[in-house]
Amino acid sequence: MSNQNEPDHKRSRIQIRNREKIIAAALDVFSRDGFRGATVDDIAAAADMSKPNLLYYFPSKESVYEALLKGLLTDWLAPLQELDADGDPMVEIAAYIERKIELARDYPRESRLFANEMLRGAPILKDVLTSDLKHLVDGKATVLRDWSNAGQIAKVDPYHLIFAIWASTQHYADFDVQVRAVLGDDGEGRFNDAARFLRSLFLDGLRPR
Amino acid sequence: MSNQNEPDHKRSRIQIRNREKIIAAALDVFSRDGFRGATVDDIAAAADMSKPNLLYYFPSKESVYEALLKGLLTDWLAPLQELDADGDPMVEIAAYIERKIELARDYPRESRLFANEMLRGAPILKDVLTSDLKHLVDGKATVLRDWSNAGQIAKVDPYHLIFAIWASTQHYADFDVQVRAVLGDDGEGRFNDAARFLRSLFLDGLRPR
DNA sequence: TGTTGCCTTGACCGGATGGTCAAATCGACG
DNA sequence: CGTCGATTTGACCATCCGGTCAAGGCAACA
Repeated sequence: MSNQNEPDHKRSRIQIRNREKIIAAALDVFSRDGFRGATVDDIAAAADMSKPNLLYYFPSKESVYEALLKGLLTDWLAPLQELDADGDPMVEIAAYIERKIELARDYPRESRLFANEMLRGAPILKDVLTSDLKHLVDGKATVLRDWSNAGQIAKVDPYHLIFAIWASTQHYADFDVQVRAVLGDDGEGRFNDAARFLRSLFLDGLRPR
Repeated sequence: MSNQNEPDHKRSRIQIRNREKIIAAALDVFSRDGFRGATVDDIAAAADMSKPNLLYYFPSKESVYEALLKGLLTDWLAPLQELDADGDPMVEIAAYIERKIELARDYPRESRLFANEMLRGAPILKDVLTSDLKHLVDGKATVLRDWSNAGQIAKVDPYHLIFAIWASTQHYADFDVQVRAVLGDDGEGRFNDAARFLRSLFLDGLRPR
């Protein structure tokens, strides 16, 4: 996943490289241990540098965390962004679910990072949630409602439909231990089974009637 | 929610009362701040006693956390436990979803507590997940599969059906900030809307065809 | 080779935090 | 009341951790 946040004008090659190294290491550590559980020393070690050196590039632990979250946000919301009002409703919804499952499979650390932030009450992202996220969801909810009204999908609450897709896909990243405990370690098989199940659940559940 | 874990034989009235007070306070603090973020002082203050006094009743912070989690486990799994193989499939599934939504509404702290534990990789509950939880889910998955084979519900993977119900209901407790950010503060209205949506999604999605 | 400015780090600081301990207080019972 | 075990706590300790600082390394350029 890409991660360019701040404008990198005015930054030397070394600064760009080291900030990237730090952010990459931070994703590993924060997603594993949570904000409170992660230590600056851990992140520095994972980035293969000393703690004071890390703090030369970022003023604080929280600033690393914030840069990480905000840098990932666009990528994280891209799948919903791509939901196309002009496409075929069932195809669009199926594709959205597919993209979200792939995200849970390929970027579980990002998913857990956001889950952690939400559980904490989103102290860093709260503002973004009520502005950017809300606007995005409002827009796509309108698209879904239009499809409903046009009889192309069942008449359902579009907001809760979006929540259900989020929850049921991210579950495979956020609750990975639990899923593995129940299913046993199965390579990546569970993602295919989940995709098949969710596709049939949502497509049949949303079939206009 | 009830919470009796250890046998309370051999415990004085005061011991029972104070252990309960501590566990109740711990639920508040751990569910809000996570295991790492919670401090013994916070829990003691919430239980209205001194830190050494708390540590007179429990040997460590982790032991409080463990007693709390294990004490809630039975209650937490009760809704699935109640899924009745002899009932009408659609009615049973609808009732299960209803119970889970009520749990998310009425016991969000418990939901977030478990979510936190899962995100951490379930260091305390791992064993319980692979034994008790797995056996419970295996049993109920068999019930669901039988219903599938009897043509009473659609042919779907019963494990992923259970995961989807878990995820889509618990979402309203665990991601409460996000839900509120998108929907606005709406009293408890979102729970009714969610229940209605999920009922129609799952019942239509599982209708045998 | 000397100078300059960016980069790196060992050593350290202060506050937070989990846990201990000895002493004080309480309360049930003789 | 007096005794004794249960309960409670102020003071304390060791460690962890975020963050600072002064000094040292290093690369580019004159």
